[in-house]
Amino acid sequence: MANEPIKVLVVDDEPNIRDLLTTSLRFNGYSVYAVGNGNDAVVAAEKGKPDIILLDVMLPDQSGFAVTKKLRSMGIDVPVLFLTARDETEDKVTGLTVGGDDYMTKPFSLDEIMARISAILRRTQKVETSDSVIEVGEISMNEDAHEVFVKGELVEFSPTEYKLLRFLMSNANRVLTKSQILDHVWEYDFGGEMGIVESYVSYLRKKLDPLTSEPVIVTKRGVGYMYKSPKKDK
Amino acid sequence: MANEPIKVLVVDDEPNIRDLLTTSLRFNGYSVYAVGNGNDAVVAAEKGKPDIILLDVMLPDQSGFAVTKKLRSMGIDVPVLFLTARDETEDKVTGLTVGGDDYMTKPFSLDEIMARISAILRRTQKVETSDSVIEVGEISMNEDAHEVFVKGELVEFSPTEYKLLRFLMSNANRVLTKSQILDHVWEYDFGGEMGIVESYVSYLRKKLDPLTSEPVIVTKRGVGYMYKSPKKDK
DNA sequence: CCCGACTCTAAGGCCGCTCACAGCAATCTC
DNA sequence: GAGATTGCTGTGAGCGGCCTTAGAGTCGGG
Repeated sequence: MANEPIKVLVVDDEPNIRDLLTTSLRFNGYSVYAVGNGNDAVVAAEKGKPDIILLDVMLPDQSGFAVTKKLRSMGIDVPVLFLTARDETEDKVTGLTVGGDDYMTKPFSLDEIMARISAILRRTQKVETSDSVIEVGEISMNEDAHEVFVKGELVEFSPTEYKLLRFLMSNANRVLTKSQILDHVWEYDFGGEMGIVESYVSYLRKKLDPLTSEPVIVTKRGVGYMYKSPKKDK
Repeated sequence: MANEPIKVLVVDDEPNIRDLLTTSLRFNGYSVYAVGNGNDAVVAAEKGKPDIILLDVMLPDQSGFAVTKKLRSMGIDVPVLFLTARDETEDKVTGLTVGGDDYMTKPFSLDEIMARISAILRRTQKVETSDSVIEVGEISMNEDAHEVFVKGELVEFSPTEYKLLRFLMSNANRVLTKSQILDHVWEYDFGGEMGIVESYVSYLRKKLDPLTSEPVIVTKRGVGYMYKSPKKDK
């Protein structure tokens, strides 16, 4: 697949977030290195030549914006995905989505952040083909338009439903536990119970099953859920 | 697409503006280099042979006009898009647009400046065909005449409405967040809230929906807005 | 100097979304 | 087969995103 692993630089002063991101990114096949402040970020970006930077806006020594500015003035124009607290006024965010850059508010969901990273890399053509369309079995999902087609028919989903379906589809034919789903689809500080996953699986099935020739989401009792496609494995 | 990328020279002494333009232009596929004063501009224009120059009128060492004059006397007649502060009397600028040149007042909106650049390149035939008419679905937009036709019928729009519609149309079938819209359609120093996007979408819909067979601007709740054309995907 | 066009804000109201809960269904254990 | 466990789904409350509209403020033209 990737003969040269894609390099990600994570910049956040909260160790928890840093670990969360680092672990998750590594698991997704990225080469990751993380630092905790702006100065280290500049040095690391210069030496490491990352393909993308996840950059917290609030850093102990300087703002993420300042870091970006410094990098750009050094001729390093790697795309940046900014991380901002939700309550930091949204108008501060103005101007961030100008280039290939994007931003996410904390707390985020892991699946969402992975999707954004893919989107940015796709747009900046760092990664070759990977289309913005996920297609598994009878269902296809257009990431640009946020639209889902079942056998060519458009189906509407709420944001959470959409994220859940995306996560299931991108892990097709692999059982996912409710905990995994909760960790990836919901925000990382979500306090609720796993019953919510059952509810949303139910919502999905109600919309999908009438249209597919056979149920696409199967329950592995005592284990979790799996998106099943008739596609031959191996 | 472009085997020879179009080269843009950016001349502005404010680093913020320079970064903003550089980033945005690069993202739009231009090859960009930027300098901060008039002397460097002359040198860079001579050596780099840009296809267009974005030139601030107020520079630390000399005026943008002087730079242009110098270039023209050297036989370099690359088109120039001047950038002037709004309060600098407009009559100073009069007469600038005689050639292929044009000017914009600061603060500008990114979408607007990209449109102007396209227009200039189109006129000076640096770029082959790219028509001045955007046509998506039942709506067509003539950039030269600033006219919008819905099913052949002319519809009037205010400047902001027009820019918003243009941005939506040129990103048809792709969801745009309110932040993206704000960053591209409104002036870069706009301090207001994103509610204004909602208002203007409402204005557009009020004018468009009675004329189209189905709503053209769809809301993706929790995500953003999308201009939808019935064009077949795939 | 008044009028109209335009931009932007703010407020009210609607409605979809999220989530918890509770009762029912399916499945497992013994 | 009975009880226990796990999963499914309908109901509904609360919230927050979104839409619309009225109105203040600005600018330019007649």
